[in-house]
Amino acid sequence: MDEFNAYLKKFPNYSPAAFKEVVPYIKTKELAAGEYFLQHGKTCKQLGFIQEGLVRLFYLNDGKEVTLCFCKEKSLTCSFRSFITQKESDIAIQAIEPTKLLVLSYDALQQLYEHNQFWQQAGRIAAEQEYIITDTHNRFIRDLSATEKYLHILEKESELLNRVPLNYLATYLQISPETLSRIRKKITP
Amino acid sequence: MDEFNAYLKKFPNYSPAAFKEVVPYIKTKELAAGEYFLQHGKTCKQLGFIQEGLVRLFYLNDGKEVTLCFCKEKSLTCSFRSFITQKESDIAIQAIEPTKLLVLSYDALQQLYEHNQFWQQAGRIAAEQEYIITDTHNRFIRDLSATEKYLHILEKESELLNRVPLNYLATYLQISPETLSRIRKKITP
DNA sequence: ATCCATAATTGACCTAGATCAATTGAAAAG
DNA sequence: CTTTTCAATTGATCTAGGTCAATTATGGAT
Repeated sequence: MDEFNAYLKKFPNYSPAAFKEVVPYIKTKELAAGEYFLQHGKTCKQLGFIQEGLVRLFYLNDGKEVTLCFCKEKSLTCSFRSFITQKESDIAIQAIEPTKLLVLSYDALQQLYEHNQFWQQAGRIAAEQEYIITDTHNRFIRDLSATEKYLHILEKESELLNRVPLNYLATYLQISPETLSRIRKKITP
Repeated sequence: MDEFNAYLKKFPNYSPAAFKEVVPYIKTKELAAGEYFLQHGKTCKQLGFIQEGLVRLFYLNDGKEVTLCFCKEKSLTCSFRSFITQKESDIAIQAIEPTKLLVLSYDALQQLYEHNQFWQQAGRIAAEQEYIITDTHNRFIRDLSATEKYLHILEKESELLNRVPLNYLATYLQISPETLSRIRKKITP
């Protein structure tokens, strides 16, 4: 719970009262590796804050998995589009490691938005951040070659290499596992 | 001005008072075709509402133009990342047609956010919408073949074909002008 | 109308990365 | 320890779309 409080402190106009207000709405959830926080086709009714563990967000394009992001401890996770619109999600969220979450329902969050200026503002800022993160990843996927993408991971997100199997990493980089394997061979012979 | 008021009415908790509050901050701007609303490397300090005309957002990747979107009348335009962060934009905004805009400064918007719950909420919802629009476009670019992308434009955004030169359309679809030309030939022989 | 500049098309060729098909490796279950 | 299963690697081949170079349209200016 302390981690979530620390997370909230980073938003402007934070006050302990704002944290107190959310506490009664919070539940917890645990997932084993491989279990789903959200299934394809379901509506994302819960916002998750990861206390421990690692999940991935992915969808299927023409039968092939595309991993959009990995979310680790001390960050939020949800299918943002489905959560916003409260419509069915084509994105699933699956635990890669055993994962402990705090969860806040969509309805609870709307309550907070209505009654509290801090939460309304935090919602706006979180949406803006989500935009920037997604946009950054999309540019990364679009504009770099397969090798450049892998080198970027090596330099900036090398933690992933320890925590994520290579076939998932390949779907994250939008390259085939074979290509990833060949790049790795070339770079670390 | 009426169009902008109509635009605002679509947000929840709209009131004429909320519109009155923004009016004093609004300025107008006109661009000839080819002129820039925002140059590469400048910070986006203005949010634009297009009354008339059409602009495109684009950046340069390795010397090649990538068009992210076209914005037409009755919609907002800005380099969202630069506007949010108030840092330099690598995206430029250029008028394709002669364009008339209403503009609202970043500072004015922050004032509105502070003093008014409607504007804070509208800001959140606009950020959420921007996320969805961008995400939809990115999926479109990533997951479809060159031909599928063109067919989609034909069916869903055929207006673009009349208003946008084909070489810009190609950079929007992330394909070369030559490929676009060949696809068009194949489809409409 | 004629000229010019830019947009669009066409043809020939190339390449990054995908796909398909084995093979090898490594870790979990008995 | 051995078996099973799934992850990773390797080799051979294929292909969508890019690149380069040349024409051909097309719409403004003169």
